[in-house]
Amino acid sequence: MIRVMLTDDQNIVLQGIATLLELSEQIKVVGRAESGEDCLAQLAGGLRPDVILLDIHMPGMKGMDCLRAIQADYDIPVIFLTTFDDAYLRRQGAELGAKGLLLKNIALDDLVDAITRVAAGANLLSTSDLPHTEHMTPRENLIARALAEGKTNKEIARQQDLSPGTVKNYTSNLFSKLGVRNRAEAIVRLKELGLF
Amino acid sequence: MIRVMLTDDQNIVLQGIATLLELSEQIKVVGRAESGEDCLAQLAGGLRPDVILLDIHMPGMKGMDCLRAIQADYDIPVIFLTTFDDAYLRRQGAELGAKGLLLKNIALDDLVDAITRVAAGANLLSTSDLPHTEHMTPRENLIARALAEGKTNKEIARQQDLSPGTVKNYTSNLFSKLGVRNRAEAIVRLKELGLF
DNA sequence: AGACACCCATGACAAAGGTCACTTGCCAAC
DNA sequence: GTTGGCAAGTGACCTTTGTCATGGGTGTCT
Repeated sequence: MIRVMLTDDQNIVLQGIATLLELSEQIKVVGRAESGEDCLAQLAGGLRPDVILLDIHMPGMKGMDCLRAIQADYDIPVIFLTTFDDAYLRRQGAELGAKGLLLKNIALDDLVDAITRVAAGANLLSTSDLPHTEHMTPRENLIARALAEGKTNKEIARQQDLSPGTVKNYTSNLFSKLGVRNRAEAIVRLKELGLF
Repeated sequence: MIRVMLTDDQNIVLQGIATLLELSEQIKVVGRAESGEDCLAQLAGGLRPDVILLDIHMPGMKGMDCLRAIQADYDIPVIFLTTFDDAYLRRQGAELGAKGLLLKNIALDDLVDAITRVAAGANLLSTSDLPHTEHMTPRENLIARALAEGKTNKEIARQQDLSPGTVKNYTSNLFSKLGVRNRAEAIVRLKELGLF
């Protein structure tokens, strides 16, 4: 019996997936969190699932942030759940140590299968066969977050105590890393990825 | 027994909610669609549920578009499912004739309750008590859609055979209706609303 | 020490975005 | 049949955005 923890901000989705998973004989849902923060709190409270299923796109703490925090303190394999597949997410997830990335429109059987394999120690998200996508530096990450909130360069500069020109350089770099032409496309892309 | 049709692009969510709903004694899920187009196709094929649950935010045809199409050809009450509550969505939905707007983190009991009441003829989304939010003209709608895809004014102008100056006027109007200052914020807002 | 990656900054320039005032044409309501 | 609203357009004007070249500073790894 594999003990699974679920994290998803949408209650109905959370309960739905939990109900589905419990229909299978091999899985027991031992934890249900409604946010990244909630997930960490339950782990801090002593909960020790065999596998954690983590939604990438949540208000507040994002899946990637939560994964980082989990990796820092525990040795529990994490599988991401997301709406859109994407090379960028796969690489980002793989580099942070996620063991799998599954689409929300996966069939139940495949989901159970993936959980079983990861619980047994498999890594479904190896970096080796992934196409190269440049990843963001910490600073770029901050800039990207502000960008994804619709902030102007001037505002970002004030907020992060940089000169406006410097911010322009960062956003410009971001655009090429994301493969987009301008701020508008960057926002669309970042939202699409569910990163912010 | 209330016959419900579900439409959601995420299979696992679709199956999850369906499983949950069927746990209640009063509801039977008679249709499951993975897109707005699929939903319309099943209706065209003769399916006649008592109530339709419709996700707002889907790739391809959006919930609002699908509602319009349903309203045009059938007399079946529609309830929206969405991630974020929002005055703008409520009004838009109400004006198009939706009978309810529910959050995806609603508790199961409340969901069943809402479905039951709407099936009995109730309208949970009356325009009367809503705050006024300006709604978009058809043309603004087209512009907003292109905007939300990250297109530049010039591209929109070409695409819709307008002059670039005119597009600027439309986007500018849109910004004030949406209560935002610029294109970046507009995109964030539109994504937030799940409109595009 | 040298190479490298990251971080920060500047200035110049071109392109895109945004606001405003004003005009035209259409249609519908009074 | 005039009034008024709305879609569409124009041009002027200013701000913001994006690119590029270029410069320094730090820390790390070999």
